[in-house]
Amino acid sequence: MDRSVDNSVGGASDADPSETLTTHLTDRLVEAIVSGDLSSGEKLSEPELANRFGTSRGPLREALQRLEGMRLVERRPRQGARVAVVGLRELVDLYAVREALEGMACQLAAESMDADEIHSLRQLLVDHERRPDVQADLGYFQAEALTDFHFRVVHASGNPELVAMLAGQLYHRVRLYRYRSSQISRRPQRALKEHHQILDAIESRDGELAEILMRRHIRAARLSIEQQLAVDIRRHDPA
Amino acid sequence: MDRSVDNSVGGASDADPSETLTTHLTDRLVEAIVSGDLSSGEKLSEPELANRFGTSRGPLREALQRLEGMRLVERRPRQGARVAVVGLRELVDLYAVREALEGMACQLAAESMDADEIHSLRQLLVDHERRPDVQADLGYFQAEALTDFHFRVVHASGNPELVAMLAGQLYHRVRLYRYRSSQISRRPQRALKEHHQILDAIESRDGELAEILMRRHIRAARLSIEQQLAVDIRRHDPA
DNA sequence: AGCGGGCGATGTGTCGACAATCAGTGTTGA
DNA sequence: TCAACACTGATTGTCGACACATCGCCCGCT
Repeated sequence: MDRSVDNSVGGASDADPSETLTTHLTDRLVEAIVSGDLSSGEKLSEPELANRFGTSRGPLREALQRLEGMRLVERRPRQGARVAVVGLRELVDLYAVREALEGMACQLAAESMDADEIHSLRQLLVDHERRPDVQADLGYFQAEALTDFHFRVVHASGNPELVAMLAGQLYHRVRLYRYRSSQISRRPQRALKEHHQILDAIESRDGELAEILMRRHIRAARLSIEQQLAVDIRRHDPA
Repeated sequence: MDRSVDNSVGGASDADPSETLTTHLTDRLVEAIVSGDLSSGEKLSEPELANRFGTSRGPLREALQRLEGMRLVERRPRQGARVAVVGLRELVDLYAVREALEGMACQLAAESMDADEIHSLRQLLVDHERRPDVQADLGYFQAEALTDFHFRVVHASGNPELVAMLAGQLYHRVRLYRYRSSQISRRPQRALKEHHQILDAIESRDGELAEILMRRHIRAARLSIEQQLAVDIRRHDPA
């Protein structure tokens, strides 16, 4: 359990001028958290983590502050830091915000996305179609692939503030959800088809339609989550 | 210039268990930044600030990390931290996001705001009407009063993720805008009237109308900003 | 046997110090 | 006179150490 792997951050070539220990630690911790290596609600011991990553507590605490800003960890004054818990309830709220924000992003993208980027995105979707898990309609390949599409649309909105909100906060928090019991938003073929439709709308510069389609796309996922939430409540909260 | 006022954070009674130096420093810095005491783009020297607030650099650096998370300061690896610059261009983007988010908040608030809160909010608006600057239709009393209304509506949405996004990030950044030249969104009487209309819609549980009114309210401000931006560009960028 | 109080150990909050880097300045050469 | 260079001073990034609070455990009391 005490596998203090020597991760002296250096790796290959030391002294990367564009990176500091704090940023490195932040990335590492984010990965460890969303990958489940540090499970939800787990207490984070500063000495242990510092040892694990081969640094002192200084940079680690700074990274923790940043993680708290991303709302991936919660800190209580003299009680330490814990990995944030994102359950179905939080996920519903998150998706509601996503719907509003990505709907807007989609409209903007329809106005300002250039042809090359549209083509590139289309290619991305075609690649996704070929993936075996999609072919089998198996569900959750989302984390990487689905987010990719959304991320690039958001980027194409040309609104840096919007990008910062989504990519700097919301997406991280969404990824924190540990899919327990039955999975959310399965049927990737359906989702992929919707992605194509959204891109079609963007390609024909129909911002209004693009927004409507994106909102419907996300709302479908949210409703699926809400349904799952209702089931869970009925199970754990037998009135 | 080197007025190192002794601000040993304590003030009156020391040792507040719910607060740590870092949180205290964060609040102080936020206030100093939005009040213009630390002007936009200014370089922030860690030793100087630490001295000014009577702490060491440790907590200060943690506070800076948090400020960076709020996007109130920008840090470059070995170059130090600077107060972020929010100009008209950024403000336009910010208001676009605001429109989407607060529109959504308004719709939710119409569904879930309880009668007491509605009454309390109405009273707030009545109080605002009596203020001398509003009576004279002078403009910018926004920072405190206008934000108050919006903040409470957002809170009433009952979506903590949404509240965190707006109150934890966007509002701070909006407040960072230093109103230069002519002011934005003047005519507080007009704004106040719109606030009343929005609250009316919420009171009659008409979420759809409430959202439309809120969006229009914010969009009006954004268009005013865009107009100002066009003027500025024409002035500084004589094609 | 159950519960409250005291005690030890771990952990958090904070500080001062050191090395590496960067900005600014003065100097030297063409 | 201008440009490139080296030097110096200050600043940033990082580390180890100390005081105090908190958590867990053991003991005594009811």
